[in-house]
Amino acid sequence: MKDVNQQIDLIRRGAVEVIQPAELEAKLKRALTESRPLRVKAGFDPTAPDLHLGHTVLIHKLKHFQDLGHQVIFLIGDFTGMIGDPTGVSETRRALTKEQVLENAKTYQRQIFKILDPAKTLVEFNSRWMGEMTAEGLIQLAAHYRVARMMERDDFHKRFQEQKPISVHEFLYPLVQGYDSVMLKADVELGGTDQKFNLLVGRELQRDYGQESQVVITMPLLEGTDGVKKMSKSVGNYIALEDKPGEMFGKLMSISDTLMYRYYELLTTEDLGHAKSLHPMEAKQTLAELIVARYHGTDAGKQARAEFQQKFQKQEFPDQPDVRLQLATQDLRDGKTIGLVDLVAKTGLVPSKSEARRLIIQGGLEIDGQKQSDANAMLTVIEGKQYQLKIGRRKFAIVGFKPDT
RNA sequence: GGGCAGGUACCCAAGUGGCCAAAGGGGGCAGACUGUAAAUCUGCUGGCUUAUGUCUUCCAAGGUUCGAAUCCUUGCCUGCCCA
Repeated sequence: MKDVNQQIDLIRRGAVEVIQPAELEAKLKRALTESRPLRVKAGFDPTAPDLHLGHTVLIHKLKHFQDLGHQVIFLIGDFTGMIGDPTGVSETRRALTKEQVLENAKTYQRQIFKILDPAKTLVEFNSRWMGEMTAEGLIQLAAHYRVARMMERDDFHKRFQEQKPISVHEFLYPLVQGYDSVMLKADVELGGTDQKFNLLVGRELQRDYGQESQVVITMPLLEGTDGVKKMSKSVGNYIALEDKPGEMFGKLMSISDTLMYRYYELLTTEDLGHAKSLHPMEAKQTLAELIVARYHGTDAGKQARAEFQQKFQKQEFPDQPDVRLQLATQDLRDGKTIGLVDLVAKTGLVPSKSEARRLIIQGGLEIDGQKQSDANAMLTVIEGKQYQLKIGRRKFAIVGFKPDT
């Protein structure tokens, strides 16, 4: 194990806040002298097994602790996830079955172990202790915290002020999360800055239960592809770890330059100064390739980049279209023509015929490189010929025709 | 338990009997511009058909009316105040 100051340097890298630094130092010192690794916890919701880059900020921090020789605990909040997410404004979440939770847990592991070392990671479920807790136990737990303190939490406070609903069970969330720390005897808990309140509840509960309080480390929230809101699935501004290479690359290329440097900072170990010295276009492609390569392999990264250049920089038709469509006689009028609107709609790349019509009128359709903006036009389809359709900015389809026999 | 204010399209939010498929903003999509971006500008943004047509929408179910998102009744949901 490295000496304490070196450890602290790595731990603090990228972190927003450490509460309390002195406690962290003391814990690290003790860990060293007693050769007892710290227990480092981070919790995740089991209902969103689609990990995205936003989550990896935290997972990378776990990785740092792991590399320093500490015990990393990946906690799956299957019990808390069952009750519902407090930040979800109106959605009631349906309870997951045990099978679903286990299934999601597997998906989690497949994804996080691209970063963490499976052999050194302890995966826990909070239903292990919460599932057995009686109503009486829950009452006792609830007795450890006051409503006024609860209302200090930013989003509760805000919603209260704005006369928006707050359900009672939402109060249980921070409590259970804090209790997890008690049960796990956590020395450190990691979370996003939005988790700060919940993390602090853990400190207080541990103290109440006669334990030493955990150190809380908050990490910045990664902005999503829109560059403003935090990355999340519900907003739709996310890049999932299991996005296809091409898709992942494309999403990364469409972020703003400002955001690009942010991603460099939080998602890579690259030297920031160097990244900034590159042409932004070059820097962005490098970033995209780097990230695709991490989750899909080096080759996939290279290929995604090459394909991107072909598709967008050189404006060539990609080797792999999004859709291949084979028309049959019944799709055609008189067995030889088809309206452009119908044609576009049939690719399924557009949600409705009206949408297809709009798109065409607005100049969003190209057939074999020719812009087609007459929505009422018909295409005479020749058997055996492959038509290349460019639909909108980034959708491609190849259409062929084979008459019925 | 009583009183009050609300529930509108993906989100926020106007509209309080016909001119409402429903203002405005956000988001999304398309075009121009570019570095495929971002920012900016323009257009579009319920479905079907492509016509100046039709169908389904304004929490739900009934009702009044020639006609309702708009009025009435009941129910469900949310917030506030009082108990």
